[in-house]
Amino acid sequence: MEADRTKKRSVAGRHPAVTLADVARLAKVSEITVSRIVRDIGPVADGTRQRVLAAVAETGYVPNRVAGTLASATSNLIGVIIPSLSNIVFADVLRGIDAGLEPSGFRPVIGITNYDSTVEEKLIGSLLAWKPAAMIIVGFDHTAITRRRLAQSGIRIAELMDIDSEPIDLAVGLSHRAAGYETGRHLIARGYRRFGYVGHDWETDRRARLRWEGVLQALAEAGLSCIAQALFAGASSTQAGRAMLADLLQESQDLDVVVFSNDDMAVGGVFHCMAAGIAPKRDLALFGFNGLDIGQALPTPLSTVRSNRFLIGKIAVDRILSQPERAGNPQTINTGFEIVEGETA
Amino acid sequence: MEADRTKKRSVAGRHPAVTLADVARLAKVSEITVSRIVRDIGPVADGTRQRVLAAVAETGYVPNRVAGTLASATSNLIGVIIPSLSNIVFADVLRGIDAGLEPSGFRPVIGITNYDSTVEEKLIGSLLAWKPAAMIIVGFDHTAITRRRLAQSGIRIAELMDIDSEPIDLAVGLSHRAAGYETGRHLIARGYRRFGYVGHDWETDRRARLRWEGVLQALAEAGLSCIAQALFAGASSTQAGRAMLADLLQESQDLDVVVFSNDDMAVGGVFHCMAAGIAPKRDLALFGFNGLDIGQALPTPLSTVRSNRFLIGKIAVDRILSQPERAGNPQTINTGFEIVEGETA
DNA sequence: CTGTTAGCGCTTTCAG
DNA sequence: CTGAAAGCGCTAACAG
Repeated sequence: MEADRTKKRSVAGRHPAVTLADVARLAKVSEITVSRIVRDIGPVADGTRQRVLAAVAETGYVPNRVAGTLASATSNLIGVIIPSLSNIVFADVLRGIDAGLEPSGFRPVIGITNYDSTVEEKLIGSLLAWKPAAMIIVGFDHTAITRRRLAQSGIRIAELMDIDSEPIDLAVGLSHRAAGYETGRHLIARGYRRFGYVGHDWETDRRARLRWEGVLQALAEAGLSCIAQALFAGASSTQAGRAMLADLLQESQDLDVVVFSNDDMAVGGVFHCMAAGIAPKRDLALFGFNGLDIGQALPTPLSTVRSNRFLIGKIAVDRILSQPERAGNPQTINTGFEIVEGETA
Repeated sequence: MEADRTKKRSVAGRHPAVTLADVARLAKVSEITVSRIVRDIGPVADGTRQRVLAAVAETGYVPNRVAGTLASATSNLIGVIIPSLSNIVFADVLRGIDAGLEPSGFRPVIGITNYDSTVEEKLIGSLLAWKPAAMIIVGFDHTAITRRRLAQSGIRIAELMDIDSEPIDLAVGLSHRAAGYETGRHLIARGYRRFGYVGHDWETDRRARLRWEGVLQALAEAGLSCIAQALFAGASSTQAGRAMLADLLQESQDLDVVVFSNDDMAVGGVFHCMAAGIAPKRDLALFGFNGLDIGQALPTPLSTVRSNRFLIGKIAVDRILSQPERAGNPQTINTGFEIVEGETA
């Protein structure tokens, strides 16, 4: 079965990959007919189809999407740029993206910025070079160049997680400011008055800051303010949350509730309480953000706000696939949030 | 500056993308010269370079990797197939892959199987169609078709996580059987005799089963056996671990140690103990697998085995990039594991 | 229902 | 150091 045709090296210097022409020759039809059958378009006589399909099977033909994309100027790649995979939140978004893409045959090409917009800028170039059908990116914190390139690309651009700014084309997410505000209102309604805050790096996590601003606004409207805060100079983590709460409580013992920048930090806070013999809620209320599984599995389920990360990714993809052309003006889809009562506040 | 050349629609029906020809025309050189300068190869006069670079900047030229790949038969895409993103373990591997790829300009195109080898088979086809330079995939549980396609593709194939089987080309990971065996030996050495096991779905997680087999082997060698086990019929999770440990303890109260299929499950076990007033280690020892951050952040850090997931992804990529051709015979790289003492066993 | 023709945008020879 | 010619494998746009 080893063909001894003299063709040139393939990518890996192996069997010179089977092409449409090979299949066409074997099935005694033209290339375009094979192409149509493989792509399942246009009218084709049943007999022809059988013959071609048999030839495809016999040769083990694998369509070359690179050639196809070049010829048709329509790719089935989607560029995806996320800040990090260490944070499960972005993994959830990516899951949603993949789930939305799965039935369509589109594939995500991904890039991770590590919260560095310079890296993001480079990634944009390297992903755009693959002529993706659309680009999905997290947040609004882009360099001017990034923004311009995305806008000029002409393809659909979805900016995820956040809807507190004007998107280039499409924003899908929730208002973090509103989520923070509702958190504040909720806690005030439950009688808490002496607020503390445990946060992480605001430079890289603009959304955490927006949430906290929302909380502060609610506090201000109620004539309250934040008594003490501890900010960790790095990414959020359980360890950081645990350490920061310990620090915070060392400074001020008279808090009745601590708001955390997210669930990772808050779970750390719960761990500190457990280790220090502080009863969550009775001695000190704790409140997170995201609604992660781990928080809900705690002996005392975490009080928090559920952000719908999977949905954000899924909806973005659904919209992009159903509306492959940009609309006249930027659109925003609000995926909302829900307060999760829990048992820590 | 809006050119009114009459070219055809681009992917998204926008400005007919700038091509090499456009840049060449502007710089008054041939296309190939621009190509060389953009790719930074071959000898080029400095003056020419300046002129071309200026033209590139002026036009905002973005190289088209699709055309480049077709012409050169060498892509800078790497196909990556993982079972899930819900499990942080695979997110870690993906991080390692991305970290290894980052400086090279290669980009990962990903697919998620949800532990379904039929899905995996489809993904193989759809990724191979992009003529990736290599393919990275998790484990050895592939359909015959998948295996054959990968083998025949001629490109480098890395099978990650596991080294307990013969790879198609390259395996990078650890021996889960050995990890389990060492776990068993370690626990026996610490004086534990009455073993219980809390696990999750073995069908989808062959590695968990291998680990447990390793533990059982160590037990058998010491004349011991497992007294009771509880298996969750689904993916591992903190919730599942918590519930299963509760079940297990209902059945048999006389265990002195429980081995969990992984850290997610074990953390759930710790949570159950906290809620039920069982002191980890003093009343009941708990042991996990993976060495996740969450386990180490617990009030009682989890005793477990550290698998080096990030490293597995990183090393696979490093090897693939440094050795783009398959070696004569399959190779295996052992990334090892370390027992983490912790405070729960 | 099937085929012919003409590229897609780039890179590989091979010549100058 | 630079360029001309040819073609990667496929598909759009017409025919027939």
